[in-house]
Formats: sequence, C-alpha cells, structure tokens
Amino acid sequence: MPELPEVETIRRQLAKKIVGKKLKGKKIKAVRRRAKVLIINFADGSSLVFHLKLTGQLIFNGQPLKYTRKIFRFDDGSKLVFNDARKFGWWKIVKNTEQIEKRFGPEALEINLKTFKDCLKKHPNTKIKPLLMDQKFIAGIGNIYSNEILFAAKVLPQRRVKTLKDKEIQQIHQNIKTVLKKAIRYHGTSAQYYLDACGKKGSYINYLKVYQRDGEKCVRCSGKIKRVKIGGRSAYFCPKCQK
DNA sequence: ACAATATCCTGCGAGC
DNA sequence: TGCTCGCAGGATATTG
Repeated sequence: MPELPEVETIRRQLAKKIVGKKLKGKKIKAVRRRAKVLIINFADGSSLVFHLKLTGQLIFNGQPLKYTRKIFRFDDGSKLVFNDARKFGWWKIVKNTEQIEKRFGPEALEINLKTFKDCLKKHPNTKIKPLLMDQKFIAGIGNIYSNEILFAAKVLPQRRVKTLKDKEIQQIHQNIKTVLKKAIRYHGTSAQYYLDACGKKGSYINYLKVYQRDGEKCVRCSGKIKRVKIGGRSAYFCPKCQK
C-alpha cells in the first residue's frame, strides 16, 4: 500500500517528467506531497490531487490496462495513467489544497522531537501502533512502516503511550526518519500492487524485518515473529526483543 | 478519549 | 477444475 516513501518516490519521479508541461491548457508548476496525498500544482493556483489508497498506481506513459481508471494527457503527447484495482483511490481538481492539507498532522519526515513528544502527551491511553498510523497525529505512516519503525525502536505495538519511557520515545522518533528515508532510497515497498511512476517495483521489501514475516525467525534475536490484530489491522512484531 | 465495527472494493488463497 | 467464502486494508463514520 502506498505510504509516505512510495508516494514520495512517485512525486520525485513525476516532478522530473511533468513540471513545465501543460494539462488541459494549465501549466504544471510543481509536484508536491502531503501525507500520502500527491498534489500536482498548476500555475493558476489550482491542483490535481490524488490518493492511491491500497492499490492505486500512477504511471508516466504507462500502458492502459484492465484496471486503468483515468488517463491524463499532457500537451506534448505524454500521459499519466491512473490504475486502481480496488477503486478505493481517488483524484480530484481543487481550487486550493488548504482543505486537504489541514486534515493532517505534522509530516513524519519533518517532525522534531519536542513536537513529537507534545503530540504523544495528548494521547496517553492510545496504543502506539494505531497512533503512528493516525494521519491527524502524524502524517505519512501506514501499516508497513508502523510495524518496521516499532521493530527498529524495540517497542511492542500494543504499548500504551503513557507507559513509554523517554528513551523509547526518542528511539521511535529517530526510527520514523531512518526507516522512511531508507525506504525512499529503495523506492518503497512493492508488497502487492505498488509500482512507482516508471512502472517499476520498489525494493524495500528486501529490507522488511517484520511486516508479513509472521512465523519467521527474528533477524535480531532469533525469536519468532508474531502477528496479532491491533485496531483492526495486522501488527507484526518480535515478542522477544521488542519490549 | 479511546475502542470496536462497518463501509467502500476486488484479487487471492483456502477449502471442498 | 471450479465454485464459494472470508480476508486484506486507508480513511472515515458511527456506535459503544
């Protein structure tokens, strides 16, 4: 599922390819990202906005396929193909992105430790994993990376915020950045459907430590990776070395 | 304030 | 082989 690293990968690739081109007569000024939302900015201030949800793909000059929902054509004949097998994704044109952007909390890659701690204080009884996935709390993290971040921080996903020690909060904060940045370097995780804007798979799947690895041996301590439901979502963790 | 559940949709794997 | 069934999941709404 496209999370911050996947959408950021698409954003960077797309920016190189389409900035300066025209779409329906409107010149493209920038390609931006907020949380998991991709924003194509036009010179007149309006924007074309996408959310890929679970199975969305945005492929520059891609071949139209069975699940192609929309093709955007640029003035030079190139095109942007929007595929989405499960139809959860959406796109729309907005006059400005204010309404969309204000729904989200601080960007995961930008939040500083103090702000992170302040945000945590507001949710003392919430379990840490669902909170990391809450876009109003912090923007960009989904199921794959919440699991990977908590593994890296050695914190169990079902821990309640008020039980976290200062050191653990620091570890979570730091690993939000290191995990997401590494995932961007490898163009994200192609677990099922995700493809980048060039139609290629991301290779971070090779670096996943816990996600979809239940039953396997922990790479850190040789414990056995477990999977449980937390907040209706699959949580993967090592019960031995995550505390 | 937080949790649990339903909703949208369809590919996929399991079971028969 | 081919059917049915249940599950997965981001975000949101609703109910507890």
